[in-house]
Amino acid sequence: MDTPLTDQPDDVAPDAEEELRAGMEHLFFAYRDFIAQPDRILTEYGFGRAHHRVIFFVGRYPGMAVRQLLDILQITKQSLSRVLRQLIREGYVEQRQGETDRRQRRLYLTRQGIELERRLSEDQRQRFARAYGAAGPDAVHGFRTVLDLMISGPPKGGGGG
Amino acid sequence: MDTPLTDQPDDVAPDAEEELRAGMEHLFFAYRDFIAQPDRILTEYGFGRAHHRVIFFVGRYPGMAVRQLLDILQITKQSLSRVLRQLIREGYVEQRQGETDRRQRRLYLTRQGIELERRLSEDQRQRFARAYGAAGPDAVHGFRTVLDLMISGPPKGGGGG
DNA sequence: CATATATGTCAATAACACTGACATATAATT
DNA sequence: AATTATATGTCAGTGTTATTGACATATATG
Repeated sequence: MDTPLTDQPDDVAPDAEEELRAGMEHLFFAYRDFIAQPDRILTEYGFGRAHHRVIFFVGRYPGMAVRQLLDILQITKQSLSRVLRQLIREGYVEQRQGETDRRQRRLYLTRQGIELERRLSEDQRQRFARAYGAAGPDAVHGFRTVLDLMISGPPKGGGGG
Repeated sequence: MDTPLTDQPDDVAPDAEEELRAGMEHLFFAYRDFIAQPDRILTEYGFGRAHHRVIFFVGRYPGMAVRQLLDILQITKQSLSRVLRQLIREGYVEQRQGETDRRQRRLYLTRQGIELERRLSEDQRQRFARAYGAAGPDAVHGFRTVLDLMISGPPKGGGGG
């Protein structure tokens, strides 16, 4: 803990520690602010954050199977089930039987679901667009590089390094 | 999917949209993986994510008042209260009356709290350190630039504009 | 035919958030 | 000194999202 009173490389460590902590803190803030506005919209519909996640990923990967969604969200099927049932019942998501594997229920957004997805992600897209635009391409590239390096590999590969 | 065979600025839009969506998706993944390991540790203590947030911020800003913590976490005092009470009762956090303003209860980690903080953030620090190291200083700078631009200004300043 | 996978459902439980109401101590203002 | 505002705490009730465990059905694969 005592920093030597020299110019040796050792005295870099505390700053590095501070830089890591600052990064962790700001990731928290960014995520907190990233989900604040969608959260507000969701309450209008009686939906929660989990509904948004489903809407987002089904919108991004139409025809996704339930199994894939479970792997991405990393929640139990019981948790997903209630959310998905609600979204289907209220007409935001629809299921079609898989063609090659008929056990699968492939998921798609309805027109209503697409509208909701747009509404929910509007602030988030703007937030990203604003930040990307202000930061410039090099910063964006760095952002994506670091972000991708922080994501754990697939569980098969070792579950998070 | 089809990129027009022109050099007009129009053909930037779909890619930009995809870039935004990919960024949103990867922010989700990064955050999901960022909190996975601490979440596991917390269950050993009967604690949840909220306890971790308190431990993190009190550790980073010793002597923080409850009010500041509420502003940072953006939860109600009733929610914070239960978590804080638990952490104090079990000896991870202690309160001292503010010197200038004696209404305040300033918060500090106990030795036990510091240990827990280290344990909880170990994987997160490593994750950041690994990503930062692999990405290099320029990428890190870009990461921090974009991240900071995505954080909403303080509520007094307009609450997210 | 046995086994595995994909999905769904029922029941009970917990963490974490919420709103509303009320109380106390202290500070700041008039 | 009295009023008002701030900082904090607490009680009660509620809701969303998650959990585990158990069980059921349809389909695929060996």
